[in-house]
Amino acid sequence: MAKSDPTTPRERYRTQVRAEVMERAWEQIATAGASALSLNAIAKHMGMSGPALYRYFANRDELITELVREAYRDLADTLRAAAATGADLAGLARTLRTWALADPQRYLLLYGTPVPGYEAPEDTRAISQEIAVTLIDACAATLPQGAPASPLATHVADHRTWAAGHPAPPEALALFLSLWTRLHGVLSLELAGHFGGMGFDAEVLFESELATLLS
Amino acid sequence: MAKSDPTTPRERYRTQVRAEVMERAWEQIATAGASALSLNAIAKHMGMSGPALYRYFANRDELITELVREAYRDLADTLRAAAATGADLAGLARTLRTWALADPQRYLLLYGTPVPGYEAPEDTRAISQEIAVTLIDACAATLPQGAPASPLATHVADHRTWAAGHPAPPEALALFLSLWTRLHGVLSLELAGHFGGMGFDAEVLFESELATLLS
DNA sequence: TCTTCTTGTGAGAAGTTCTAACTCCTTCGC
DNA sequence: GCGAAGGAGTTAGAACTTCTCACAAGAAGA
Repeated sequence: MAKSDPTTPRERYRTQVRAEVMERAWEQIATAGASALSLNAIAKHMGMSGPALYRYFANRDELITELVREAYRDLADTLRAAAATGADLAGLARTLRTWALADPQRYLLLYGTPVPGYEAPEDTRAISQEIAVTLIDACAATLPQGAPASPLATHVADHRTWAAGHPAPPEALALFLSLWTRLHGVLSLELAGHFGGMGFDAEVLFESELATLLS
Repeated sequence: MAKSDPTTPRERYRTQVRAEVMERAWEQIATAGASALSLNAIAKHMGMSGPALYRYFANRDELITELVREAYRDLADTLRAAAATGADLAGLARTLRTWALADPQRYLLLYGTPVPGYEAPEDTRAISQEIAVTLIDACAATLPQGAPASPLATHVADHRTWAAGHPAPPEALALFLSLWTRLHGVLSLELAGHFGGMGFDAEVLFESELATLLS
């Protein structure tokens, strides 16, 4: 399996350095949050001096964008792998929770406080859409038969530009929206530490929200 | 109503400068996020030079803590005022949404991504608890009669150290936890812009979540 | 072999937080 | 009223940050 890739040694070196920079960046983010991420500190930690990193990332924002892309990619792959091995909607939800708890700051980098003016690049939005599709598929499969024609479903039926290419019925889309927001509600508060000191188990709340959603 | 307060002119001046600093800080936060808040820029904007602000706030963190306290205080007062004028649980929920939409970054400063090591000071946690009590009261009042003994309620019945002093039944506490996480789920994703471009109305989702919670 | 392209370097500008020393003015006690 | 004390503002400066630029050194291709 060697020598089959057409990359030059230089290109391999370049991608390897980029990977190491991103690894160090994840460590910094995990311990001090994304706002404390410092290109300079990463460079010194890697044994090279300051501006050298700008050969690999145009600026701090590009590094962060790359980290966001990597996180989205990883989450999308994790969910898809779970779905491929037969996980139902509840299984996907628990997979999401496990993924989030594994690195809270990584989850919050994707779904936490954004910078006001920030516009996500097109490809990361595509991956985000990929995640949505995986969940919508599971929603369509788990849909309870007695659909009570909720107001949300009728509204979504008329406003489904975001799922224009997906064959799922509006009830599945409505279920997806409820699922997404409820799971994110639990995870966001849990990861931010707002349940700390309250004494109850966030997992019970998570399972409760999940159960009421599937009944 | 003048001259009745025992404050010296100096104290009045001091509190007035602090208030103006915090006002400028809110402007910065609203337009560029909390991470872009700069004491230096605020000072220059106020016509005084850099380190002068350190007479009023020990450091950047203390200013942010003060902003957090003010935001919590404002939210608690807003909710209590709504409750006092007869708002039920749905009314309080909509009050919360209005408050959040009025200044997204303010809401996200309280409930968004935290700095990993940050510990909220005791008094802000007390105000946060005050908000919870207002909502729990409304939950207890709106409780549907047919309590189906949810697993969450039974768990909370055994783990209610956070509401030890409150007479609400565990079903009300369970309802509060569901309410809190669901409303936060919608608001957080909406304010972070994750619904942008999807084409549906977040308010419909908000009302849907609220309706399923009260049925 | 020679040229070109890439990588890393140090210098340095502009920004940040925050400390220290020094004025200046208000306030308080006598 | 007068002098001491304390608060508020100043500039200087250290230690950071991001990021640009000009230059040196190496690897890759002609």
